[in-house]
Amino acid sequence: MTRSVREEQASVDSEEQQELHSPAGEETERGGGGEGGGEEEEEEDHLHRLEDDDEDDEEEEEEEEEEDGENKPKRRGPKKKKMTKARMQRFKVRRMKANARERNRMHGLNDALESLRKVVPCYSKTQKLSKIETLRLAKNYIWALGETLRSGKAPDLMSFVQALCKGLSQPTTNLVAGCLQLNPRTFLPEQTPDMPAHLPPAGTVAYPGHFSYQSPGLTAGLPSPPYGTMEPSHIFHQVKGQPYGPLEPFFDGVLVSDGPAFDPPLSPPLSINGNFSSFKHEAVAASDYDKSFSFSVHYGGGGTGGHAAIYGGGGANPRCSELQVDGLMGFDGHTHHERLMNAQLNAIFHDS
DNA sequence: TAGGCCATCTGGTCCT
DNA sequence: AGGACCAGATGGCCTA
Repeated sequence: MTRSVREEQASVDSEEQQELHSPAGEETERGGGGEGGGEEEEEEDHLHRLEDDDEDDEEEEEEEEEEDGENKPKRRGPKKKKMTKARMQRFKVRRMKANARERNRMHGLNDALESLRKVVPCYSKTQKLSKIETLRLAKNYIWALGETLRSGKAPDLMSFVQALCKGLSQPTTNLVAGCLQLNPRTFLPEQTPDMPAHLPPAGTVAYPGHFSYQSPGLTAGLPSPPYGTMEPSHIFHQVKGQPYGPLEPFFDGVLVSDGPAFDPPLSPPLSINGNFSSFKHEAVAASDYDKSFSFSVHYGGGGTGGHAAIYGGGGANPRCSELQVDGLMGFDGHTHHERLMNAQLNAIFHDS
């Protein structure tokens, strides 16, 4: 079950819920469902009608409030006006307007959050990060990028992922790891005897180790849920004509094919260059990638396609529990996109 | 079934 | 007065 589907359902549900809870719910006219301007227009019309009715009833309004009697102490402050029919109508209108504004406000907030999801690592249309996880990941991402800029060195992949995953939930950690084709065992602090702690290679940035997330599932060998995969555009971000970023040297050796055009990226690459990365535009034969790059990223395949299983399988197979940054991997069956992604990752995380 | 996540409603507060 | 913002409450859906 994907979150997007759930959201659609929630949208429908919330419409029904609104009808139930709205003070003027029984009077609210709503279409068959679905969001759109038409529905909002209907609501507007309804509000206007209520306002008109309100004005018609103005004469009935009473300003004086009846005394509660001798039993209750007199209240200070402005007297509470009696809820006449007209006043009730005004109240309903006000509430409906406020509700509509609040809905719009929250929609705007959600839109902004969706935008954030797209510029944060591991964006997936099918496996959306929750709001809180999106914010956490964004914070970590910014922090990691900042650390990289401060140090001016290529980051160690492991440390980078650790930084990204700090404080994230297990599923999100899985997601991030899956996006980078890592086994969380390799970068989570929970070390096993046959799983030595990762040491960043010389010349790379090791983020301060404060990764605190402890996942019981890591040792329990939980099955790999259908966590999302990284969009190709997320890793590879081809921005023609943009000036190179401050870390341009990382891409000095990276050549980009002028093959089929890429779809507009939904999010920037998961790279220390992030939004300011760029590539040179010279073409290179695809076969050259096969010889040159050693980092392999599988994406879009889910749990069964490549060795994308994050939990479970890795423990049984030592090969799967190791980060294969330096291990040569074949590109048989890989798409052009994959090769380019591999190229970028190699450029980022290889010793330069 | 509990817990997580979500959208919405609602009343309070602050600001213009 | 009205709008923006906030936080609590509520109820629905989904998953483990």
